[in-house]
Amino acid sequence: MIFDNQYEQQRIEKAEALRELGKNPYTHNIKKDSTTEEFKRCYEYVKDSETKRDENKKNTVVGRIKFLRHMGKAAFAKVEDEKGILQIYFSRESIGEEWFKAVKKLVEVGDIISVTGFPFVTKTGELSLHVKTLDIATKSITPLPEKFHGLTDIEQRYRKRYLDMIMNPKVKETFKIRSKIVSTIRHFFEERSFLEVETPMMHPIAGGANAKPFVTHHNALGIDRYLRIAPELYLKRLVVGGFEAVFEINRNFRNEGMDLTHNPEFTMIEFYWAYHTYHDLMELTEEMFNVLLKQLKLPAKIPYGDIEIDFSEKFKKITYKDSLIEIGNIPAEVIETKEEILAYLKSKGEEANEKLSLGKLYEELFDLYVEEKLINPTFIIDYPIDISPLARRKDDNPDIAERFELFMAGREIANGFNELNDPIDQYNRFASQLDAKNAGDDEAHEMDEDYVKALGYGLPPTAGQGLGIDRLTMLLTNEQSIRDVILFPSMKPINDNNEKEDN
RNA sequence: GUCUUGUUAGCUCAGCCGGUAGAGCAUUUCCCUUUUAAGGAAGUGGCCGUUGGUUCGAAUCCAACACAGGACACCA
Repeated sequence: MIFDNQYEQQRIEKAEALRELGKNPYTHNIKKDSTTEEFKRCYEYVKDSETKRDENKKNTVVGRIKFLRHMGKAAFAKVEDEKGILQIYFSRESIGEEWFKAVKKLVEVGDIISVTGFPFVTKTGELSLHVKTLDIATKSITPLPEKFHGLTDIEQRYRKRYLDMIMNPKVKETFKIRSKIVSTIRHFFEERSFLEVETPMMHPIAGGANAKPFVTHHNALGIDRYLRIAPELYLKRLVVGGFEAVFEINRNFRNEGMDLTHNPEFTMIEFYWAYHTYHDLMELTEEMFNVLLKQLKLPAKIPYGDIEIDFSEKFKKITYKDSLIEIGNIPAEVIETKEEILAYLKSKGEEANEKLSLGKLYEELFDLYVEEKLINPTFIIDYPIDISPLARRKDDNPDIAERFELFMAGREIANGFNELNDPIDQYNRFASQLDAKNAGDDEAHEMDEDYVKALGYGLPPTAGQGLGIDRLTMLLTNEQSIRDVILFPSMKPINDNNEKEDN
């Protein structure tokens, strides 16, 4: 039996006793005409009235009992619904002696009840509902965690998010904000004539990013498919087809480690804008942040952990190379040659792989000395081409990609660039990735001939960008763990009986 | 994947110089008609994560495993 705990058994018996009294513990005939919030707002005036009550009013509020205090022939309870929590008062007189006795035995914390009555203010000044009728809406079989400490076990909070929501109302706020962020972004792009599209989740070739994919299997076709690691190559096919501004907000899947900022499935928005440049993307991104802060009613300086992110000024822009010097404090002469960089890294006690290209060494330096210092919104622009396989080269410098990343709170939050639309160049870059793969680099990008063929028909000059919704939500809700902004984060399954390995 | 810390009642935790398990809340019974973690009285409730080892004896010491938190690695 799944509910074999003694407390659950007691509660099942109480549900049965309610049935015997003609009260269905799982009824559906429940209607409410007021939320706890509306009730408190509408009857605020009762506090200032002579009698501290208004018996002419009548409302029905439905919610879960979070606190219950019986005092002989009367009781107080707190009933919580989606909007808040309201104190109710009922007594032997108000709901009848027989039913009061039954309620005392059979209704408890965790149950969902419907109460109808009038507003009044208690001796201690709390606006409450004076119950005239009380009905059980749903009998809760499993007891709630303790009322004072609540549920603090992080593992339980993630595994039983519903319980986390019941016990920690702030959690619901975080996910409401997340929802608001998504809808704000969606409207932001729709208003600017971007078309929202949905592209495949199951890819024959996992492309658009360097990451290990999940593999799944199509039985009818007898072939493996990859859960997508990025929608990029499909969205650009659509631009070839004639959609000049498209976006997709959806899940990506990467078969990699999990930590504070990585969940195997995560949400990104990617958008592609024909006849625009990466400078236009940066403008658009900054505008989007302004709209987000406004919609979420956030101040220009938002706290994040023990730091503060300042949105009050125009986002800073600095080239990748300059950031190494100015922010990373690396001597300008060091970054000119591989040898100097390797020597510099060694002098700092860092391990450095001598086979790395200059661009990859820049990346090492950037990750070590620059990234964590980028607290306020900063665009890093003009990336080394060899760490930007899908981005267009600068006309006046083929070693530099027309690309930017946006950083804040020491983290990368968005990545955008002018799209490579020369099909021959793209083919060759895939080919060299393929060589790298054959040489043992399992992160190298796959050859996607169909995508190259699409480019063959002509991708208009296009700029495209990706932005992680989960990490954005972390920043805007001041959460340190990605698991606190994902309703059901990935968890390992529990095997209770700890089966022996077959050896 | 590596290192590290944790796992004891429904929940939050104590016990860890090895001697056979404790508190608060919840729950059960009783008292209490304006309480705010309500109060008073008396009870019930434990495969001490799992499996093995050391020992006369293990929640406690050791090992492996499972799950979780943190750090690192991988990774945008």
